[in-house]
Amino acid sequence: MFVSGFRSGRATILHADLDSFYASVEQRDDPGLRGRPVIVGGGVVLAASYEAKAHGVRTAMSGGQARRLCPRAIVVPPRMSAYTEASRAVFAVFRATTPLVEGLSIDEAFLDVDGLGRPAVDVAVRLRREIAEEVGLPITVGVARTKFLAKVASAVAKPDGLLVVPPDGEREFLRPLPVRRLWGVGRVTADKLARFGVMTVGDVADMPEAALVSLLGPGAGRHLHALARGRDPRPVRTGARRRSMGAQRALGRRPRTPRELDALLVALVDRLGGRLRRARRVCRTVTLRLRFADFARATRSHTLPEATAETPVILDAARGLLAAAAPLVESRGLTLIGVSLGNLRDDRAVQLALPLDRTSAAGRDLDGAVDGVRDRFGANAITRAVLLGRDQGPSVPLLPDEQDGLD
DNA sequence: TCTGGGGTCCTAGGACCC
DNA sequence: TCTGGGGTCCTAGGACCC
Repeated sequence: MFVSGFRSGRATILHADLDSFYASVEQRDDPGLRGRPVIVGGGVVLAASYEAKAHGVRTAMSGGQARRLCPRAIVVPPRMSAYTEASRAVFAVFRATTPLVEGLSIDEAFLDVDGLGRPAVDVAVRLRREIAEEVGLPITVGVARTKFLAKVASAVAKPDGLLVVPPDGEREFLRPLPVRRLWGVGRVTADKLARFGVMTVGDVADMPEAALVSLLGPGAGRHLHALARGRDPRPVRTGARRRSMGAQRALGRRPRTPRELDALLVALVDRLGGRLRRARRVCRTVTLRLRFADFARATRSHTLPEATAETPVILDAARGLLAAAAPLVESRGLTLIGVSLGNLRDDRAVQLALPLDRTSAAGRDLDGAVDGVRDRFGANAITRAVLLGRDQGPSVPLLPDEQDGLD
């Protein structure tokens, strides 16, 4: 984990955010879609081009509603591999700009450009031009002193824009914004605040911290109080690792037999096991996610004694959780089933070869070695012990660090 | 508004340990 | 003996984000 150490007090953080990412990739790859309303996705809208957004189409909207709002829209199925590839190309441009890149999702990142010896605005202008020329996609960049301000700036500047918030203009920029712009304020929190007449970021900034804490809890209260006053000390950090990995399937209203559910579970776990192994990671916690006809959700989780990436072990755990939740499933009408793997760690196979003296108490030597490994790598470090005979040379493979910061 | 798929972080209670 | 304080881990739920 590397973080930018020096906070200059100048506007040197960039938030770069690709515009309507999936839809832009489709328009880039099919000239016939350019200038026309494009919707990516079928059942729900995964992305909408700005031509479609002009008609009120929004991400996560149901497909039917989107078509009513914009009957002329061209609906295309998602091509995830094309988006992944475009994302890689964009992140390559980010990393060529500065080593301090923190990816937030497939289509946005923070860049700390302090210490590059050039004004941040110049860096941002060039970054937008390079991504347009080299990848062929529009991107919006916000530039500010903190991550939060940079992110808000890019949101305000969309689409295909660039906005700098100078340190002495932060207050003026921030105060009139609706509370929903604050990072961490969604519908629930916004409603709660609205009941107290708190509508804008300025309103939040004027509240005593204690009042926010009593309303929202210590975590959210202190966080929002700081953001509303322009305080956000979080540095841009690279090398962050994924902490969980999941897969899910919406089921619709039709009831499913236990056999069908088991087959779905097998498919989900199989997919996840493959992803886990490709990322060279192991998991310890298996979580079953359920959603019911009334849209209520439930989770059931189980933590394994040892981390694993083996599909059968994960499947066993998932099946056990589903069996335990059977009464819930039968009575409430299941509409979604998902599996999420947590407690992820690197699958670094470290083999220690311990020469045993035939005349010594081999058992005691082994115990000592085992304790040594546990001390160094943690109580659950040992997942396999292999006894080798004479003349079988030891190998010490150490898996290299992954390149992809998001996986 | 009748709703997909992928994530993150926080809270809170209970078990368990020193 | 009925009793303090602190820490970690596990489970479940919830809010939020793209």
